[in-house]
Amino acid sequence: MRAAKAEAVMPDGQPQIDRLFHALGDPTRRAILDALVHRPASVSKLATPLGITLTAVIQHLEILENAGFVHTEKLGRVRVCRLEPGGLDTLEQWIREHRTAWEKKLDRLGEALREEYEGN
Amino acid sequence: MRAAKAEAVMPDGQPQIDRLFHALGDPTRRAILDALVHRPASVSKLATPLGITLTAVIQHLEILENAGFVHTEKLGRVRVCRLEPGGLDTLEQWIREHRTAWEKKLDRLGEALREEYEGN
DNA sequence: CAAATTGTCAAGTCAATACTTCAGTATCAT
DNA sequence: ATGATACTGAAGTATTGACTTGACAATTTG
Repeated sequence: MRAAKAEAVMPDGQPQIDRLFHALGDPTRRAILDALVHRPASVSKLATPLGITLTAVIQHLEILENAGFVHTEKLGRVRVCRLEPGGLDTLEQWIREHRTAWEKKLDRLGEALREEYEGN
Repeated sequence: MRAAKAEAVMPDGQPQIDRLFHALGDPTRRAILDALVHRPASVSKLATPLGITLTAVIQHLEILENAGFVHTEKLGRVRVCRLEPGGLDTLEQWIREHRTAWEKKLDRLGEALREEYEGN
């Protein structure tokens, strides 16, 4: 995810969308989410079945939190992690929007197949 | 996206899902998709507004193709790139599935709030 | 055919990621 | 108070990822 050279349209990327996709792009993080679907859990409870260190889990949790998928809160010496309600909403909306445009245009593909990039 | 150490449940990750999220996690690739929504395009047509080299675009296209979002085909010296119909289907399905479980469990949060990790 | 267009390949750079280890800090239990 | 638990923070390592450059190859086009 490096910054693109400045020129023309250069997408700076909606950083929130970036965070969503990036967070879900890692299998370990998806496993954490799956675990949290069943019940809230502490950092070490999450770490054990994953076979990685606490530190690594915390790092993943930070990413998941920034993406709005989980919320964590420290109770005593334990950090309790839960799913964030509505965490998937933004993502779902992104997909809905894009899917609409996507399908809409593809419908015209039959007619436009050749001419569309003839003049360009 | 490094391989996790072998132990316990270690999620190897459904590689297809990995590819989907990874592909969409980059703003440049999303910009390419947005461009292709309007019309099919050649590699250089895609490259110009992005301000990156042809080579870079080709690399992105490979990723988008592997994720099933675009299809490219070489006609003469030009590579024509189009959106792949149904490219978002798998992703949508993933979200639907997870959203269901997600919401289902969260409904019980009120009652379970404290007891759920008491015995654990 | 020669020149221009369009893309491809192999390598290399540099930053971001996914981990780790190790040395603390805060809480809880006895 | 002592020791065990549960996490935190800083720093380091190795792999991936997003680009580039530069040397080709394959089509057009004049």
